[in-house]
Amino acid sequence: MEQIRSRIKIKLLEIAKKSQIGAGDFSLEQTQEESFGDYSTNLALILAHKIKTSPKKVAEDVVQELNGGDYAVSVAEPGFINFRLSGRDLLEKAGEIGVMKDKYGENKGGEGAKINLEFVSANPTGPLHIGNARGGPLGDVLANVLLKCGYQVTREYYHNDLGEQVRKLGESVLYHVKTARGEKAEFPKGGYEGEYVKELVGKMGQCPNSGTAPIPSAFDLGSMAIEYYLKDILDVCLTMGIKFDIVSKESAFNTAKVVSLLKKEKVTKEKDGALWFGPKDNFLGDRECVLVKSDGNLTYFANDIAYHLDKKKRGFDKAIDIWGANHTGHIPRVLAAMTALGVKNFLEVILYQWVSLIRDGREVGMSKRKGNFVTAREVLDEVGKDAFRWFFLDKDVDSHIKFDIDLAKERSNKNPVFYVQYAHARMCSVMRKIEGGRLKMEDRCEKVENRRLKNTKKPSTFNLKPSERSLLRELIYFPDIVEDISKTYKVQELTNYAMRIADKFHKFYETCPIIGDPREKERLLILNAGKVVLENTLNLLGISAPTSM
RNA sequence: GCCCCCAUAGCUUAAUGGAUAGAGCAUUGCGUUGCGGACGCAAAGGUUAGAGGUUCGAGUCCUCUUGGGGGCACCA
Repeated sequence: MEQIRSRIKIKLLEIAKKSQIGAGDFSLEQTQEESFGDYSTNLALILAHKIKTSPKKVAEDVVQELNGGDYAVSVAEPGFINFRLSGRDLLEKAGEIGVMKDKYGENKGGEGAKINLEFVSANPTGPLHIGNARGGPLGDVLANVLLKCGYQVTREYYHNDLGEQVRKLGESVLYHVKTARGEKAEFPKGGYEGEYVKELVGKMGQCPNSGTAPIPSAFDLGSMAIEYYLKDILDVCLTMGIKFDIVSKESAFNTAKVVSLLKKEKVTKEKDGALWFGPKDNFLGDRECVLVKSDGNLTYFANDIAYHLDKKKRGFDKAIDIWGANHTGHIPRVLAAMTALGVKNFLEVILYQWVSLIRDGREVGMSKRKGNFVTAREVLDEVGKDAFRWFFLDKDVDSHIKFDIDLAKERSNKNPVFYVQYAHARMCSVMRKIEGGRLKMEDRCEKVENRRLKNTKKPSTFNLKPSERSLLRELIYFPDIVEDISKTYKVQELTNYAMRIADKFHKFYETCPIIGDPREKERLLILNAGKVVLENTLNLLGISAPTSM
């Protein structure tokens, strides 16, 4: 199905080009107020500015040129041009939506480009906490949207199985193992203090806490511990509805080779026995950073360069990483290093702001090392997958989330997600009554679409009630929303959209009897289209669409 | 000190530079001889932190101020 918005846009572009105005210079967007119409453009305002004429007059001229389209065009102060679809068109669209089902909203904009989408990638030094979990639903939904837009998407998880933190964790575990055996031990400096480390000793089957078997080294214990947590984190992700296509290990990349490449590019220097990345004439300025430590070990930074180069080598056209705000400073470094090696415009980073948690009216700290954090699993168990995902998807990545866990628990049945799901359950309930009784839904839609809409000459039966019209109008925006998110990555548009659909549906339901009404067929068409769109939206969000509640 | 992000209704928050700043929760009052009342209708609640600037037009862009979060490791 051709997108209505694209069709209008093409016409507008023809007009714009005459005055050397490009597609990016004017907008064509959904109207905020239904009374204005369904789509709106500021083209006349832009044109007027350029040719120094009154916007209103320009708008009127543009409208003349637009004549003949299958929508009503009007001009509004100070010079907006509004497009309004007829009830007949809207109903026709509803029919198409009913036929397209889960294909509705797809577009080919991605042209099969391969995208590597990496998210969550938490340090495996403890359970996934609520802050790190934010990237999960975010990445998962973005992947869904990109797939719907014709991209090939790989969901990737990066496992940090190397480095100082793993060593510290190993030493902390060793301390607890020794203590459990009654041996004297000293808690390592800067070790992981959380109670969960002690519990881990019991959970790790292979980790002996009694008997005579030799105690593994701190290194081996560290390796066992992070394997345990990797499994644990991936398992929590599954509970969130997230499945990764691939897990990449930090230890698997040839960082030494990348370091020598950087040396060859003369963007490194030795200082204090370490090797630093410090390109001259670079915006990084004095913010140089270590690639190889003085003890010969590679830094996370160096490994990360190798890792991202590997993504390029694997044939991806673009890599999108979703990181927490604590990685802010890491971005320019990695980008600079990749640029130095000739890889540009490849990596994009989506940074999300931190989640803080309120419990018993107080903010809970979020240090993994201190162990005073709230786990994702804990919250998931309390509020459920659907509400959990909704909660993280509902907000702009740039906004800090303050999550009062007691409040969420207490009012979980009043969460907006239930409002949306209830709308779906209601739709299904009417469907059941129809299908249980007489014709199948599909038959009815086909009939209405084929006979009544396409061959009717009298449009009088298409005078829609306001509640019918506003629901239908909302439904035609779905492809636009999906396309927009593939460009802006603002997934919260989807939750907002789901709310609007539910809202418009409930109003429709309230004012328009369906079964047995003289206009039953049209109403069923609307109902069915609404159900298809709501299901598609919830599918993208990874939130279940219950048929009853 | 330097860099990044944020500040919108009592609370949580939405709004590719557009028209009367939208929701949910909480508060108040109404509505089922109808297919799900987990609903609908209505009321109340805002000088978009403050001050300047840019322009046809600013919550959105620029500058400054105030207040919060994050970063500035031979951690990841």
